[in-house]
Amino acid sequence: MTVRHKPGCLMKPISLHEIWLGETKCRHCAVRNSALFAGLREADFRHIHQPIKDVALAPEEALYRMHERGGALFTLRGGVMKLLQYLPDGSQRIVRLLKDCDVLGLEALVGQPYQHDAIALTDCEICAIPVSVIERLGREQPALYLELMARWQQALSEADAWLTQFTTGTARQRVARLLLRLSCPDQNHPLPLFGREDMGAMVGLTTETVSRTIAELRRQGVLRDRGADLQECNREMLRRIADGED
Amino acid sequence: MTVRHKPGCLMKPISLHEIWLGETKCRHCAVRNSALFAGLREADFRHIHQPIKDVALAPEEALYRMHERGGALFTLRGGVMKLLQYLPDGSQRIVRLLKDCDVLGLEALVGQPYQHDAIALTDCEICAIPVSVIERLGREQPALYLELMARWQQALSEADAWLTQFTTGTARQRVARLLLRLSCPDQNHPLPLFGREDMGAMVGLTTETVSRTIAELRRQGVLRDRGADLQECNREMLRRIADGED
DNA sequence: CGCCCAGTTGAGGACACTCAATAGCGGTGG
DNA sequence: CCACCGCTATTGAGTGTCCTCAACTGGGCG
Repeated sequence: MTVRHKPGCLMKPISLHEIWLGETKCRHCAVRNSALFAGLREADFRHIHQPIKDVALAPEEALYRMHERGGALFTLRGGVMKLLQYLPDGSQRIVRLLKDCDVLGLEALVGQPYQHDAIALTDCEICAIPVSVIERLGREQPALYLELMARWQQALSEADAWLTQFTTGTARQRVARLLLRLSCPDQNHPLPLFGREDMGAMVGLTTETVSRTIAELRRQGVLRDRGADLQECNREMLRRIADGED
Repeated sequence: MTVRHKPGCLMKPISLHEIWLGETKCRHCAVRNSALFAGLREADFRHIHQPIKDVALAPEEALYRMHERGGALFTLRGGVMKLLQYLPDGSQRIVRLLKDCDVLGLEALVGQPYQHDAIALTDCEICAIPVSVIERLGREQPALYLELMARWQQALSEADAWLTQFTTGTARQRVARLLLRLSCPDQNHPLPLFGREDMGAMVGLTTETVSRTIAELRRQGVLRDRGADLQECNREMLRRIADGED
């Protein structure tokens, strides 16, 4: 059983279900193969003698806050989280989204305080991995560093993609690009939309403009309402709009 | 003596002055202490048996191009470079600037092709370090990984800062923030401005808007012309403008 | 039932973009 | 030495997009 806690209080939660990686859950974790420890041999898990904490978050709850100094990094086992930064005037900007198997809080590994507010958009399940565990494992399994560097590179690619895709072009183009990125790439799956406010913070538009834009896409048949915030979208049309051909 | 070459032909330059790190230059490199190999002990340099190439670029020349697969990463010993990405419509966006002691092309370390066009803004001096060198060094000196991760984190912080600072607010605010970032933080140093086009590509504005904005800042005494593209700037006023108090 | 919050829609205006003309500067060649 | 060219920066006028402010709608929940 995991613990649900209030925003901003993760680093000292009242009581967390502590799990010893070497003995129980993580060894059989569903995402183990695609997550951080993929590639580690069974024997390597023996070397972990630190508690790996299991955390659950409800929407709007914070995993950590900017400038906090935490001794852990995190893997997201399920759900979607947003990373926030703030402008001098107080307005906020979403600089990245994280989903299954993504890693948060890597900056802890190099001794830096967290650079964002990390906040759940949906229900989330998270593993908190103390930095000391990584350091110990890394000493005997340098392959782990390769994996970590790959994670960093992935985050960097994401950041660059956001910069080029969500900060240029018309409102119509940006929203189309966002919908493409949110929608499942493999099929025309129903698509859960986040709040208009969050969408605006992702693409640098006001909630009104996002709302208007989505309404127009619906009117033109690019999006079709499926109830419960689900949308069916025409990815082909979205792609054309995203590229400015329309 | 270093070699100057045409844009886009770095990966197979005609003839490069090859330098063996273990024996000559890098061991006494001026930036060694603040660059990638800071922290390595003298003995560690013995383990390098691969050529480290020395490259010089003139403005507008490319170090590498997007999607190229290169076996090297780079440290910038002097000068300023830009990292470019492109939009579907062909317009380009500068996603980062690099200066003394910064590292480029880290993605080569995890086997990925380069993610940007890397182009010199000024005359640049660069060391090209084969990935194999890093791998060998890292095997015996895990501390190198810490340094590499710190570099990655720095790049990521930069990327996030660009996203929040240069893609929001009025043209006046963005240009002010850019000038603040370009100007030497310690003093009211003369400031070399890049071309308006490049500035526009950094902050997501057209050259005309950048030009108008800078002209207005001059009229208001925030910038003063010093000839030869040098500007004296009032950092205090810029800071107020950047924060929207104006 | 009525409150509250999120989303939608409308009207008006500000800001930055587009297109176009002009100015300034350095280089080249007659 | 001057005329000419090419390039960049500057400035202007007009337009379009998006923001602001405001009213209205509808669902969830006490």
